[in-house]
Parts: sequence; C-alpha cells; structure tokens
Amino acid sequence: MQIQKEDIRENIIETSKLLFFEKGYIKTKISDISKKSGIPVGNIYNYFDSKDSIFYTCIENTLKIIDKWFLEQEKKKNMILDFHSELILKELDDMIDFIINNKVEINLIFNISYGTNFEYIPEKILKRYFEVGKNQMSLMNYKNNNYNISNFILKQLISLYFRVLVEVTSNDYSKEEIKNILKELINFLYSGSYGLLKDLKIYH
Amino acid sequence: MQIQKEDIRENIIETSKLLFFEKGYIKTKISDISKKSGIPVGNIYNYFDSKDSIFYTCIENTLKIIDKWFLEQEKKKNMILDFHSELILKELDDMIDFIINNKVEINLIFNISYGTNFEYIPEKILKRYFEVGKNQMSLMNYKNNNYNISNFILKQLISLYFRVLVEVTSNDYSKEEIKNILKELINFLYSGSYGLLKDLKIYH
Amino acid sequence: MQIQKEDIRENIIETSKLLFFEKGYIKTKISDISKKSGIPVGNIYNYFDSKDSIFYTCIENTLKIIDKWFLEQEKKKNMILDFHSELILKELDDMIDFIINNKVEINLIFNISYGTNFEYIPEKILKRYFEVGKNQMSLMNYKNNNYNISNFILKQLISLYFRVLVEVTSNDYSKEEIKNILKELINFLYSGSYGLLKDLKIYH
Amino acid sequence: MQIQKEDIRENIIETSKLLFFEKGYIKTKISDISKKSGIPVGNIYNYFDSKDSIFYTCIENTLKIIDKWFLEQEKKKNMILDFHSELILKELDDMIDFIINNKVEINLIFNISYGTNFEYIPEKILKRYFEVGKNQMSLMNYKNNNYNISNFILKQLISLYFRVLVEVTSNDYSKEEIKNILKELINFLYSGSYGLLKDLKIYH
DNA sequence: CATGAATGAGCCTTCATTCAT
DNA sequence: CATGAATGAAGGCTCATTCAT
Repeated sequence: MQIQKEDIRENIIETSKLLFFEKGYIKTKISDISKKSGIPVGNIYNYFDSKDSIFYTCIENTLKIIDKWFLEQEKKKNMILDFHSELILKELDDMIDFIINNKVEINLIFNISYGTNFEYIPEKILKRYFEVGKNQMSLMNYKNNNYNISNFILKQLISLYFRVLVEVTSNDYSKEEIKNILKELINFLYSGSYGLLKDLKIYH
Repeated sequence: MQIQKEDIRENIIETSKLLFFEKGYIKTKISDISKKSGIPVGNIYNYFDSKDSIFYTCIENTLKIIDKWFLEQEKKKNMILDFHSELILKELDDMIDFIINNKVEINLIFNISYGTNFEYIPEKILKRYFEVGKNQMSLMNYKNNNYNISNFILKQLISLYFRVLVEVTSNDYSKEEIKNILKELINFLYSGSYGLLKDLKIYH
Repeated sequence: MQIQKEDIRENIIETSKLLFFEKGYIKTKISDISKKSGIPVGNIYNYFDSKDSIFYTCIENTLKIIDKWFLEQEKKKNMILDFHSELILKELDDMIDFIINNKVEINLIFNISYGTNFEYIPEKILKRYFEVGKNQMSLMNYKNNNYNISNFILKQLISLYFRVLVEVTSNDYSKEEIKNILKELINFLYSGSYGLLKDLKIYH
Repeated sequence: MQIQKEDIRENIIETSKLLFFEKGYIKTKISDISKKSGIPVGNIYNYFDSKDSIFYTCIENTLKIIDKWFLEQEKKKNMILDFHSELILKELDDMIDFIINNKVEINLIFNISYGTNFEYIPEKILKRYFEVGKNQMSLMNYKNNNYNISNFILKQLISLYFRVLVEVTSNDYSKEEIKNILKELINFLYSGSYGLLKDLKIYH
C-alpha cells in the first residue's frame, strides 16, 4: 500500500518557503519548486490543490499560533502589563522561541503575500494587535490619565514591533542576540511611550 | 508640440503611479495604464523603453531629492542635532512638504518595487540613512558616553521613520495633522532613545 | 489607426466552425485554430475572451434566427397548419434557405456542444418546439378528437425533424434535393401522424 | 479467487458505464471511476489496458448481440415483414427485452462515443441496418411497385428508430410503457411509409 | 508620432498511464 | 495482484513588447 509521504509534503513546503522567501510569491514558479525539490510538477498537485494553497500551508501553523496568542490576550484584558514581572519575562522568552522557530513564515505573512489570496492577513493581524494595545493604553490611563498616544503612532509602533520580529528573523542571530534585541526594543518602546506623557513632550 | 509630448509623458507617469500604488507593479498591466490614461499601448513605448523604465521614472525625482538630502547631511556631518533649534524645525517643515508632495512616490519606492529591477533601492536608502544616524549617535556619545543603541534597533528606527512617512501620506491627513504626527513621532523616538541610556534600562 | 479586422474575426470563426465540426469542441485546440487560420494564439484572444466564447459566436446568429422563428410561431398560435397553403410552402422555402445557409452551425448546436457551456441549448430548443407541436396537436383535436399522439413520440418526431435538418446539411445536396427530402419528410410525418388516429392503428 | 477477479472487472465496467452515461467519455476521469468503484487506479490498469478499452468493454456485449441480430436478418433476407404475424410480435418482445437490458450500453454506443476510438461504430450500425431496410423495401416493391422512399429518409427513419430505443431507455419507463411506445412508433413508421406511396403524397 | 493589433514564450493546472512498494 | 503516488506532456490563457499602417 502506497501512502502520501509526509516527507514529500514537507519537502514541498520547505522548498516553497525558501523560494517564496527568496523571490516572492509571484516570481516563484511551480516549476521552480518542482526543480528545487526534485518532485515532479504533477506530483506536487497530488499534495496541494494550487499554488495558493501551498502558500497558505506555509503560513498556516504560524497563523494558528498567532491566533492562539490573541485569544490569550483576550483573557488578560484587564491586567496591566508590568514589564518587570516574571510573567512578562516568561512571555518574552516564549515569544523569542516562537520567532526563532517561525522566521521564514513570519516573513511570508508580513512581506511576501503579494499576489496571493492572503494579502489581507497582515492588516488583519495588525488591527487585532492594535485593539490589544489600545486596551492596554486605556488601562494605563485609568491610573495616570495624562497618558496620551495617537492611534496613528500606536499603529505604527505595533507595525514596528512586527517589523522587528520579521527583521530579527531574516538574519542569523543567535537566540541570545535576539533576546537582547527584543529587550532593547521593549525598553525603547516603553520609554518612548513614557516620553509622550503630556508634560514631558519636546514639541508642543 | 514639445509641450504636448511632455504632457503625454507626464500623463503616462501620473497614471502609472496611481495604478502601481493601487495594485502593485506586477498586477498593473501596460494595457491598464493605456486604458486609464487614454494613451495607446504602442505610444507608451514611444516614450518609455519598458514597464520597468516607467516605474523608474515614477520614482526618479523623489530619489534625486532623497539623494540631495543625503549630500547635505554629509556636509553637516559634525553637527549635533538639537531638536529645539530653529534649523531642525525648519528642516522638519521642509520634510513634511517633501512628504506631502511625494506621497505616492515614497510608497512606490518602499512598498511597491517588487517585480522591478529596483527592489534593492529601499535597502540602499536605509543603509545610507543608517550611516547618518550612526554618525549622529557617535557624536552624541562623544559628549555622553553612556549612550548606547544597537545597530539593529537603529536600523529599525530609521525604517520606522520612513514607514511613518509612507503611512502618513497614504491617508488623507491635512498638513497640520501630518505635522502633529511627525512631532509625536520625534518625541517618541527622542525619549525612546533616551530610555536606552545604560542606567535607565528596564531590562538588563 | 489600426482596427480589429472583421476578416480576422471572420477567419477565426470560420476556421473554428470547420474544426469544431470535424473534430468536436474538446478535441479542437486553440493552437489548432491558430495553426489552421494562421492567426497567432495571442491574437485570437484579442478577438475572443475564451474558447467557449468562440464557440458561442459560431452559433450565435443561427440561435437568433431560431429564436425569431419561435416568436413568429407564438403569434400564429391559433392557426391550424394547412400543408397545402401558400403560406406553408413559402415557409418551407425559407426554412430550406435557412438550413442551407446554416449547415455547420446547426450541426454545432445539436451535435457538437459537448464540453461547452452550451450543452443545454439543444434540449431547450426541442422543448420549445415541442410546445409548438403540442399546441398544434390540441388545435387539431379541437376539430377531430380521436387524434392522439403521445408526448414521447411527439418529442421524438421533433427530434427527428431537427436531426434531418442536421443531416441534410452535412452532405452536399443541392437546394432542389434538399427541398425534395424535406417534402418527403413532411409527407411522412403527416401520414404517420394520421396513422395514429385511434381507429387506424395496427397494434392495439 | 477467479470469481473475485471477475467481480472487480465487473465493478469497473458497471461503474464506468454509469459515469460515461452521466458525464460523457472525456469528462469521466479514471480517478472518478476509481473513486466511485473503490478500486485503486493502478488496479484498474491490471484489468484494462486503457480508458479506451474500458469503454469498449462497456459496449462489447451489446455490440455482439446487435451483430448476431444482423446475421439473423441476413438469413431472413427474402421474407416480407408482416407486422401482424406472430413472428414479428415475438421479435418485438425480444427487442424490448434487449433494450431494457441494454439501456445504458445503447446510449454509450450512439451518444457517448465522442473521444473514443469507436466513434465510427454508430455510423456502421446504421449503414448495416439501412441495408436491411433497403432490402425489405425492395421486397415490398416487388409486390407493389409504387412504393417509394428515398435513401436519405430511410436512413433517417432507421436513425429515429435507434434514437427512440435510446430515449425510451433513458427514462424510467416500465416494460409495459416501453411496449406501448414502441407499438406507437411502429404504427407511426408503418403508416408514415404508407403515406409515401406515390399517389397519396401531399406534396408532389 | 499615433494606433492597437500581432506575436509567442511562459505560466498554472490536468490527467492518462506507469511504477515502486 | 493491490495500492496510490509519480510522471510529464499538453492545454487554455496572459501580457510585455513589437510592428505594420
């Protein structure tokens, strides 16, 4: 009895990830994937319905993890983030692991979706994350109501955050380096936001 | 007659800018440009050698201005930026004008170059801008040597800056609003950077 | 100024008609049409959206004439056909001309639509013609109520009629020969129907 | 074991018949047959050389019966058909049984052969049947020499006959209904032919 | 120069048949 | 024999670019 081999499926996906990552979706031809993976064109279509579904499978797991993360944030809706807490430190570690393990996929989602049916996804994620950030802001204002940051800048900072995630994964940094970079980023974001307190602004 | 020809050339470029901006480079067909501009396909090729050269012409002027700006920065190599100085304020105003007048083009350069021969340009600009920032940092360190920011984060902040430029121009903000946003951004960047001073860090 | 040439359009259609007629729709490749007509594949698609629309254009005019004929029948709803009348004789002549001028097209409609989006058309035409025949039957019954023919056989006779039209056009008969054949057919159908009168049947 | 193999062969054929009948030969994929029958694609090719040979096997038996019938007609070459004779009535019953038992196959032969190597068969059968009919006509003329029917119409009537056979089996008629329809048809053909006697014609 | 049809290489996808297990 | 994955030659259609008028 012959079965669809998980390693072939894996081969197609891993090859596709690399090619999409290198050349983008549109410029990656099915025949490229076939040549590089050694799997004949026709057989690729035994494992996937279309080029688009190959792309989706490339990012599927990562999307699910992101989704789960959002659901967890929903639960912690009313907690104020304390950057020194053990919890946050633990989460940061998890986040770094996630990023390291999903380097290419994060890139595909945020940089390479042009030409696919999933171009809308980055925007959707950013919006959702924006709501999380927005909520956090209002909690902080509850205690200290001179806190003030425009939606526009908030959105940009979130975008920056994801962009850093993408970038930090495009290079061959060690886990330690990545950790340092993210810590630095968080320090930056934290004090940057602090600087937007009304009475500390440089420009008025 | 010369004027009429210039009109056609201009028409092609303006139409192309809008279409590239809306749909991206690859998904914009020459026939789309022809249809929207009213200029027959064949005649477009009397003015431009290729789709690629149309794209390049779309961003050419903006690239030149950016280039000029870099040359000016070279001259001010040894001056420390003072965010409260008249000079900086004047420059900010100029920058905002530049951005408003080059909304679409900036977007094309940083977001839409996929599929063209100019995909490398955003990276080149960022690197160059990075050198400017790097130099500024070292000047500041000369006075205050506990200042410290990693290359990675510096690059990201520059990227953020450009990204904000792009975003702020993708929406229909008034000049005043744009000014406020950029001020907020500068406040943020300034105090964020300040937070990276060694002895102020949250995480160590 | 260059314009789409009617002769090229005509060439594509005429070539397609012949190839569809010879080999059927599915076995006729766009490249076959291209080769036989001398028109490059790409240019065919300047004139038609798809293989299917080429097929439709092949039968379009003939369908319209058939449609018009049905509308005329609607008007004559309450007239009993008299096979000796001048009117019918005139109509027969018209019908023959129509058939001679639409040989291939009639074949395409009734024989060659497999694989197109127009497979349903022959059935539709037969049903419509069936209603016309049904109506005529009921008029005749009004005068002579022992007249009786089953829906099944009526449908078959109509089908036969169209089939004769198709066949008579697949060969190189002269107008005179076609006329004789159709007259013979009508004689046959007439007396055959007469034979179904209740009291004349062979089998009971 | 031998029995089991025969079962598989039978299963493939029966499944193929239904699918060919529903969707036509070309639109029926080997994988469709595999899915519906539950027999793996590879194993189908253990029993048949090609899709074409599957089709041929579908119609093989029916073709043989038709062939046998022709051979019998050869023997009765000089007998005039008497529609009231016991013999004919017996034959009609046999014919109906044959049709009922070969519904799908007759359809495959006359309607579904497009795309196979057996497209020529319907024509061959009609021609052969035509010779039988022709011979019968000349026998009848021997007794009554004003009998006259053109080759063309004769061929069409034969075609009609087969077509009715096909149609009558495409629906879910009971044996009794089928019998009635065929009787009606024979009445029709008989009196229709009678109407072609020279001196009874409507048109001259 | 203006016009838009002509050109054809190339892409995604299909599917009968083969073949390794 | 049984299984279903492997194979690869087409087919319909696209579109940047060229070219005849």
